[in-house]
Amino acid sequence: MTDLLKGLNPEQKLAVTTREGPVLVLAGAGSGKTKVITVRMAFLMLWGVHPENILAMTFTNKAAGEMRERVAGLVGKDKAKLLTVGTFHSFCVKLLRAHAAEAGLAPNFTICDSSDQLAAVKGALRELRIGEASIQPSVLQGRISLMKNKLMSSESFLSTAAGDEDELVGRAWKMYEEHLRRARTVDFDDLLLFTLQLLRTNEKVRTELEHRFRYVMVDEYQDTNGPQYEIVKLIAGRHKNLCVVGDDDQSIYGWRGADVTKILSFEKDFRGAKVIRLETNYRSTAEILEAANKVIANNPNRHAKTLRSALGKGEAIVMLRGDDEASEADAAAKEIAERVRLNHSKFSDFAVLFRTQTQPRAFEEQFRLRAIPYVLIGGMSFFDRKEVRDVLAYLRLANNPRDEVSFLRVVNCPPRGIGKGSIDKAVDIATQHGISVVKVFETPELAAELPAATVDAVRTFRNTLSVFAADPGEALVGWIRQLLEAVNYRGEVDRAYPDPKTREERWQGVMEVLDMAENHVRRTRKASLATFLEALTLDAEDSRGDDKQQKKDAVTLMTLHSAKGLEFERVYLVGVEEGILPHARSVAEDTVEEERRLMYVGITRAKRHLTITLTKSRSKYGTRVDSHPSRFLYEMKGETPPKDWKAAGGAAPPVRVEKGGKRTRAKKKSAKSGAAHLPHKDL
DNA sequence: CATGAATTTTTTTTT
DNA sequence: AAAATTCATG
Repeated sequence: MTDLLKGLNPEQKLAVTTREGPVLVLAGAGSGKTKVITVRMAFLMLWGVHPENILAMTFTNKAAGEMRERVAGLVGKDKAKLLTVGTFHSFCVKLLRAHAAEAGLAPNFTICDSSDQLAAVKGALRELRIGEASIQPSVLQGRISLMKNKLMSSESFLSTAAGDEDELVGRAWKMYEEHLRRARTVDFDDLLLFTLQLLRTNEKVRTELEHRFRYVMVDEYQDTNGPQYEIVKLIAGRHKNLCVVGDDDQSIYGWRGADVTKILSFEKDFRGAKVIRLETNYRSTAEILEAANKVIANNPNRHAKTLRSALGKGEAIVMLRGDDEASEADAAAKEIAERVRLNHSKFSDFAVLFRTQTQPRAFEEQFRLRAIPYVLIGGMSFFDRKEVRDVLAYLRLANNPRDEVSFLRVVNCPPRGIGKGSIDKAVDIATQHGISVVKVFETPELAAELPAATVDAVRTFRNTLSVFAADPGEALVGWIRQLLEAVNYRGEVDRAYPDPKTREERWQGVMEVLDMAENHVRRTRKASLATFLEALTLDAEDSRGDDKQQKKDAVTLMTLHSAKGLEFERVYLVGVEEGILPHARSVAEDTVEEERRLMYVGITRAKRHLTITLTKSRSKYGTRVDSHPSRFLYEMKGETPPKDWKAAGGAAPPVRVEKGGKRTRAKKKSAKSGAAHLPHKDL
């Protein structure tokens, strides 16, 4: 038992051994937060707590997996298997599946991802005859989601709506809910809200959870939003054996309703809470931490903390300034290739971290030119590919014939002679009667109003699909093959992409879905179509990126948001310019503090070495725009940006520009002039 | 109805 | 620059 505590510092030990009552662990970046949680779980078990009585909530599936694995390393696989470790969302899905009726949901409810959500929002607007000119669907989607995450209901919003725009939003919101209900689907936010509602109204379920989960832990507590907080309170509020771990300096999900004040007011919400601070950083060198500390010190509202490095001073931070994004990427690629060639590092030691999803493109190109292996994490690009979305829509439709969004998506793909006109008409009729489009085709009187040819084509289509009404269970892969065969999806790919090369690429996407299905069946006990679809929507990210990343030695490319919680030997923090980091929109919306935390997260991912890069100009919407060094670069050096630093020809950047050397150029395009190079302090 | 051309819009971050 | 959407033609 004492072995477990070996290698923990006094604060960590305290966090691990405080068994009863509320505990808040304020854990700075790299201070051994995950270690504390995992050892704590192991310690509880050695104390005689049954693993089934322990619940740990994480923010991502990846974090959940890692946590379980690490606990398994301490107490053995068999015990670790009995723990409940997962994201709020996956926890909620399980609970809602088990109590669908009590929660007011259909037994086969599906979860819609954000593009389905967007489609539903558009449907709602169309139904209300609100032109997309008056409000942008994606904006509306964001507003609805944000309000839900702030625990507002459409009713209460409408009743307090002030102004035409709010009223419009409120009405659209209600219609959106109606759409989801008709399609028997819920969005991500609903998973939390329905769970909350269930726990509030159903005492039996609530007491069951209270009794089962005697010890509750929440990771990344600073990212907890309203509904999540309430759920935790309902489960752990009685026994109060709640340990939350987080860092207010790493709160980067405010735009999603995360509420930093929750971590600041924990002591008030849970009386007598023990507060433990972890400020020794075991991850990064002093050079890196000094930069991080300096930047974050500019945030006024925070629990003051200063990270102390347990490691030495280390290498100086390096800055590179390229002429444009190609040169920026090329400079990084060149360095990486060189280090690996000299055997100083391997590719997987490196990560390139960026703010927005447009940035990785240039890096992908340059990495390809130099044959540097890389994995692009997130980006959702795979699931955004048309053919993948089509296949998924087919699967969803088979799983839930009322899934309107999926129905509309594939009803004429491949073309079946069902035109847009007829579909619009059908949607109209559905609207008038307050029923789903699918239902219109099921009701002969209503279908009679549509062109006979269309009705016929839809009937044929549905007959084809009806063969696949039953969930195939573990025979999933063959079943999907047959389904694709039956609707002649291969034919659609051939038709839509005459160029054999792109055709092959597209088909590859379809095959990848099959691969994923196979993996799913292999890894999941009682796999089925339903579990597969759920896994796809809930852990879209890690179900693929993950094993790829492990499989090969490759550079990691990802957003700052997805980098949280991870660490790399050598980090390239890229595009550190005004307008990108901080993002222009954050500047406009006055949320620069959160951007600063993002910068802080980025810096503190690096263990031994950090390179910050930027450009002199980059193309935006297709035209070139001058770029300016981020204010955070000045802050990092303890300076404030000069007034005119963004004016053309304004102040010199806070980095000394050395005339950089030779450039390799594969072909096309300018040999770029030297990327600026600057050691921060001397080595 | 389907196809391809012309146009418009797009860029925050994610479970 | 690329993608999405609308328009015009067969």
